[in-house]
Amino acid sequence: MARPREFDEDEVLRSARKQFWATGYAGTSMDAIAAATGLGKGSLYGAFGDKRQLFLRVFNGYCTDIVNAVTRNLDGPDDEAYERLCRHVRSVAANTAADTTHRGCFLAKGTAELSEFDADVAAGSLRTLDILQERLATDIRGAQRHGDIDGTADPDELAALVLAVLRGVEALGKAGKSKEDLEAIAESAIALLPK
Amino acid sequence: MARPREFDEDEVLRSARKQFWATGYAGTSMDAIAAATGLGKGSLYGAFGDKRQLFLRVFNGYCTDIVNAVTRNLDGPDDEAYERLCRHVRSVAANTAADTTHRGCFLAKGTAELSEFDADVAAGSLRTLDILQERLATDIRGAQRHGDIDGTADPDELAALVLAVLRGVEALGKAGKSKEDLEAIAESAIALLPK
DNA sequence: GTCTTTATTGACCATGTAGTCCATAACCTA
DNA sequence: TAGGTTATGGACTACATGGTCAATAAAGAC
Repeated sequence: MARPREFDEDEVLRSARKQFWATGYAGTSMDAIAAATGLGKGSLYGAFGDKRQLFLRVFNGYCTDIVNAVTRNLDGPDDEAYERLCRHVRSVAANTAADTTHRGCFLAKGTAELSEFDADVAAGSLRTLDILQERLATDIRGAQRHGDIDGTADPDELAALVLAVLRGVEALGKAGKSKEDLEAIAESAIALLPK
Repeated sequence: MARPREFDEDEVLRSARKQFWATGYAGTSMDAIAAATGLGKGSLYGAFGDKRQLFLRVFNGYCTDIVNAVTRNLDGPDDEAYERLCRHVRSVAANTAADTTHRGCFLAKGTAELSEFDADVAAGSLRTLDILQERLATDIRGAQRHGDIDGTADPDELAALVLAVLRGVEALGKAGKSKEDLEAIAESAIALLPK
């Protein structure tokens, strides 16, 4: 049998994520990744292929994590669906505002840098946003069944609008908009939902 | 007297913008800029300093252009303020959808890549968004005076929300959301404005 | 203990990078 | 026409970059 790996793959991917997140794809050297993870370059290339494949692993892992987190936030019974939605919108604004170093969302950063010329990044980011929108739509349908949101509204269109607001909040937070502004946006969005 | 420049500065900045827009800051080499602009590297460095200074010129120029375009879109008499707002929201969605190569917004891309570690980029992008929000607020105040938008609503908060939706539309478009989705978001946002 | 297989390390390579330098060119003034 | 000044082009430098390679190490199978 073969020699076993000395590193934990998830741990390496976490370090690599931190690095790509901070300095982007083009701005991150494999030497920097090697330093951040503590691996030699041979191990790095042996385990993950090349720079692009490693980035895709990291990027897709991040997408999975977001989807899981949002699913956890929005999953539950109909009678609390509206409350979950409000809480989620508020928590995105609060988390964005709490990110005082403005590192932002890695999905947004990776998409901005690469989606135009990398079909895999583009597909991953679209897929992720579609799933997020579907989670929102499912929750909204629950709130409609319970009578907390206007039952005549199209839940998919409402979900798309909420998703747009949430991505907008992230974009504005990245640019440095104040905590008060971001939280006011969240409140306005909630207030305008059709009851 | 000295030898005059053989290039048009605005033209060079336009070419450099195209290049930085496509491949980002870190992903763009000065050789690529030289090739794109047709300038020798000596002229490039002589005229613009170094890579970062050139990027800032390009970035700030783009910000100015956006502000001017939005100001043109939203400026006018009160009795058409609401219509201008709707048209603007629809045109952002339509333009984003029409960008089939998903090059997106250079302000968003530059901010995503650099604002965390470059104070000048951060300041430029925040300033730009604040001005855009103010243009929206001014228009909304006009629509309120004319009775097309609920006069009890806070125009600044409404403007911030609309700005968030617009930045969200750009983010979703970049990720590949369909024309239909983007236009539906624009319509939903308009429909939910308090009358 | 030997063998097969895979992991590790870091030197190494070819190429790309930001930025400099200098010989030369172009222009205006005197 | 000579001189002062700035622009041009591209060779050049020092270093960073993505990626490879070969020697060595570690583990279980037999």
